[in-house]
Amino acid sequence: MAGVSRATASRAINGGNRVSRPAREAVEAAVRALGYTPNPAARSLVTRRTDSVALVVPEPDERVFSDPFFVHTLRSVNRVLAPRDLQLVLLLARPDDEERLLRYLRKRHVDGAIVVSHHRSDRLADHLADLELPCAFVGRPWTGDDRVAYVDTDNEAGSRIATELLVSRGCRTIGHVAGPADMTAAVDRRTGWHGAIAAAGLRDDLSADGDFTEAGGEEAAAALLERCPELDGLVVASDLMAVGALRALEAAGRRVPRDVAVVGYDDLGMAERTTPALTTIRQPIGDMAEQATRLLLEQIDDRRPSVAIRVVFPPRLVTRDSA
Amino acid sequence: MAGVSRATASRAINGGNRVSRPAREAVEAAVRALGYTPNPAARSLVTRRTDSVALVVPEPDERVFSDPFFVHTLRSVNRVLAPRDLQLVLLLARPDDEERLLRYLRKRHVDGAIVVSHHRSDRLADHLADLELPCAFVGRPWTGDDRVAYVDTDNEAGSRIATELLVSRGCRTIGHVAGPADMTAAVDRRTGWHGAIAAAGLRDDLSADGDFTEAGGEEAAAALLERCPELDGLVVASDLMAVGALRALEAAGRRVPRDVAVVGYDDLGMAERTTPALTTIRQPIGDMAEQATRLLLEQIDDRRPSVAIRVVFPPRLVTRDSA
DNA sequence: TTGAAAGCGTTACCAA
DNA sequence: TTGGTAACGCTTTCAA
Repeated sequence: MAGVSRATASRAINGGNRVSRPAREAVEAAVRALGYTPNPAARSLVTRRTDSVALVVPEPDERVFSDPFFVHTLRSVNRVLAPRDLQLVLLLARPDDEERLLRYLRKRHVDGAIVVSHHRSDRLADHLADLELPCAFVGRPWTGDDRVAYVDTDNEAGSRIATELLVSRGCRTIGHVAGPADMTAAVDRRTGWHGAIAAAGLRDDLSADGDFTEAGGEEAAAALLERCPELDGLVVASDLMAVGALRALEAAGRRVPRDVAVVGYDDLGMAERTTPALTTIRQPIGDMAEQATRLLLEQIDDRRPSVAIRVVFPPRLVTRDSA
Repeated sequence: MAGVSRATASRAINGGNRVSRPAREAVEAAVRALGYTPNPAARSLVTRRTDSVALVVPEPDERVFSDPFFVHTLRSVNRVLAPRDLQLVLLLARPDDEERLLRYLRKRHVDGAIVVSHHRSDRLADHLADLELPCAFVGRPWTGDDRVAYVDTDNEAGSRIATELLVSRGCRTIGHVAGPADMTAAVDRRTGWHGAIAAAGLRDDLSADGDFTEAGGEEAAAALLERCPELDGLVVASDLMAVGALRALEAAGRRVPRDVAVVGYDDLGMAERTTPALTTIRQPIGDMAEQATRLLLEQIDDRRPSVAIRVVFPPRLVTRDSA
């Protein structure tokens, strides 16, 4: 209809380089008149690009969505993707059947993947490196961390800071509500707490595992309290769990921070809405997710698979009323 | 490698009909040996299917993710999609630039779309019907509701029930915190409140618009309270806003339900965690989203565009402590 | 049940 | 700058 060849039409539509002005205008007019839209399947058959990237979340979705961590991540990823017209494909899967995930990724349905909330057993970093699929992890992976790009915060330092704050407040019996032991963030935070506790010469066996949910935090805190009624400080590995812990403390008749001082982790908005408002360690997850997305886009643009870049953000203490 | 033609290999891989047993086994063996995966772009170029569906959310994402409504919807949609190996593509867009959405959908990047949280101005139902793209709406669309499939609950009835409960509790001055006036659910709920108020012969001008956020609910409730200090009942159009309203009431020194009785809407889990626990109207959004997804899949399977089916779920009163 | 061959709608190379 | 043409990797008809 534009009176030019398919080749010229194609060039005119994609960027318009090496096309004469009249040819380009003719094509543009025809496109408008016809309401023409390129067929993305045909296009990606030859370009070998899909213009979409996956956000991989190996979590039972009950948990994924109850944690604002995920929500913030999704938002930030989308913010970086949208201006480039890249589509986000959400890949949720139970932690146990990462087979489905891999099957999908192996097909090269997407140009790359961002992985969050991965677990020890999924070995996703190894698998993705093997696939040579561009990828970026939010949070250091257990294995394969030398083969893929990832962003993280210094969880150990953050947790140490939280613990030292409690020590400086005069707490002498400081417990820890930890996250699931198969996630690096949880283990690092536990290590940070333990290091600071040991350095202060305090009792170091008061740790209970939660699962990064509110209910889990409540349960773990209650258990600690039962085991050690003289508890006067609590470092909790996530704000969501801290909310549960606050409830457990209230149920046990403890006042916060007078009887027991509490520090959370995350600072995702809910921390300022608790009663009392939560003193917590902020991890910049918006920045982390954005950075991870950028790392991914670089790989995709350069058509090279994952390189072992790591970016570590510092944690920051945010003081409110609970400690 | 299997010693058969591409045609036979293709048949063997897709369902295996009209393929002899030995041929099929040879192909399967080759597939395993080669680690072969069909190229989805090539496949969908000929089948004209993408095996993915979009979840369209025309909302600024600040809001999308803070409302558990969305989260529950996403979860339910995914639950129906996953066993069929259909991929979910998340399409977020500001309410104002639905152009981006439509551009994407026009390309037939997806086999169909589920639309939630749509607004009056986006005219998404009309647009999708024009595109003849299979689709299903969660919540009745403003226009085009006779051209697309949708599921909804009887919001008017639900709100009426809530209001009648307050009347029966002896409230004489019952306000309403409404949702955004450009969403049918909000308008229907306001209508339900108003009808019940009028039937009881009570003052009917005590409505303030919120925006389905916690902050918006707090603000609207505070405004109502200022305008009419003798307020003794409050019908709030969503639980999230009700949480804000409870805070406004507390700030104003009102006790709930003694001074002011409150009924929310949604019953999405947060209702039981407020203090006092929220009496509310349950809308079965899990069922709604699942049903919408099924309506969509039927259209996709039958290769026909949207037909004007509607499914309406009944609301249900859930009595707790706030009224 | 099988295979040859004709597309599917693009982009990319190469010569003109 | 242009157009002819060869891929891209699959499915589906149609005859055998």
